[in-house]
Amino acid sequence: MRLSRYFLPVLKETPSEAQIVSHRYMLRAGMIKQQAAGIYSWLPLGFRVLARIEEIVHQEQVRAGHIPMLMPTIQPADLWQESGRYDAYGPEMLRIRDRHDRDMLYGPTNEEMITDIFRAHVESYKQLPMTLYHIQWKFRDEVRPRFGVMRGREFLMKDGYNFDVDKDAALHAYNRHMVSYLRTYERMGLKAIPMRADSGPIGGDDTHEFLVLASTGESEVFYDSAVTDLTLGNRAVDYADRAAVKAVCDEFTAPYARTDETHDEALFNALPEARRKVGRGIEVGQIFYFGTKYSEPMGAVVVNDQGQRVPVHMGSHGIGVSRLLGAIIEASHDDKGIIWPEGVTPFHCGIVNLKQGDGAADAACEGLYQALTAKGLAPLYDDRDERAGAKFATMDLIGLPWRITVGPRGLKNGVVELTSRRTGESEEMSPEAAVAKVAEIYTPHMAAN
RNA sequence: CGGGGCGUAGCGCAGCCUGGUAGCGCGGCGGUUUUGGGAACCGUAGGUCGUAGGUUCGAAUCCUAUCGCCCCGACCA
Repeated sequence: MRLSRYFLPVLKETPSEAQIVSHRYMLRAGMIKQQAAGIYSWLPLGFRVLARIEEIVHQEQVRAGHIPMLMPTIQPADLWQESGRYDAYGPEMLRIRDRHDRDMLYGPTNEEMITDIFRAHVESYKQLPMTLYHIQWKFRDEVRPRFGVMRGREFLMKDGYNFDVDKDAALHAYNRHMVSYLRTYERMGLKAIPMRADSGPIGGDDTHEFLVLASTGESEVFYDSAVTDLTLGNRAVDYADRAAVKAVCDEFTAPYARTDETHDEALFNALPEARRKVGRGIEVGQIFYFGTKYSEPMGAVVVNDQGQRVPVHMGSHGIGVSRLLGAIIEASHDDKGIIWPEGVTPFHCGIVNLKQGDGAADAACEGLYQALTAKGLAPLYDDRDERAGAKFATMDLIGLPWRITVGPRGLKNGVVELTSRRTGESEEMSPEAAVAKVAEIYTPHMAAN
């Protein structure tokens, strides 16, 4: 993309409504525009990151054997009357009446609808296990939306639902989700810790939420410092292997890690003092096993291998896709702007032309642009007729992890400069070497697809 | 939903107390000189002062109502 042809309305000054860093940078980097309290338009740059995050979520869900689909945002009220949640949900649910006076609602979640779909088409245990998911906009009419996309009323969420013949199978689905979530967050450059949680209005017995440590987080968290050393890395996990999947879950849930809701002072104090950590976290996902809570009242039953009709065991699992943008920025920024992890960056590499209109510099930038594109990478070429300082400031603000700087001075020696946004370190090399280096950096991220 | 604050140009703000020609900075547009970390100068466009009533000869300013937004708390992906 050539910046002169793009729509990137960056702001020098911070809009007054933004308090926390991710909100400020998202506004300043021209990623979002607020339309009402807790409701945002996604401008091109923000949209690219959102799409990238969505893509990673899809890839990891499909890898775990889960099946993508799409349910509507607007739902009929009768499904919710059937489960009993129409009255239970309260004013957080946006209720709508259509022209025929039918009661509708803007879905805050989809347990009822997915159960309705399941019961209409699945009758035998032979069709199980099955996990269906979608990534769709939700609306929860929060009393007090805040922190930009971190607590919006409208938000994009991945929600998945597993259907299994018995509890053991459903718990395997639970574990499978835990592992797939760990991998998802790692690919986004995040350290997300699974913590035992409260089930809230969704109900159920087993539930973990995933928290990203950040001082601006909304939840107070208590954890064993050992948990932050754990990484999934590149290890291959066979999602069909119950024992292998459970082993990973056991590893990640063994160290003490809880939110204030479930915190157990006695257990926590049993840890060596040096390992006791108290901090704040941003919740970026939650998984639940809730058994037959919905399948029983809604009649989602299958015939098991004994010929008996049994309600299916279910769980649900959510990732706050739009919230993740905020969480990633909270976890990865400095005083100049955002620092995108390679996995989610909107553009792989920035190209800064220090002297637009200089024949050699223009040609070198064009060459880099073509070469990077040919490698399957998406460069952002700042070809505006701006001074160097303005271009650097823009690049730093929008946070592309790598920048190639091209100027007449370096070109005389046949070199350009490759700079890491994270460390600020620069290295001079030939344009060809810079392209090769950037391509190499992104190889693992492209391969992960 | 309780408490607090704010709505004036695209963005950040002053003006309001003490009513009398609506301002400043950034940004935009045109130009000149510049050009390796948000350049300088000149010129120029842009606002029914959130909305509706009221008081007044006259309201951004005073009064009333209303809408919107932000912050703290209680609640939530």
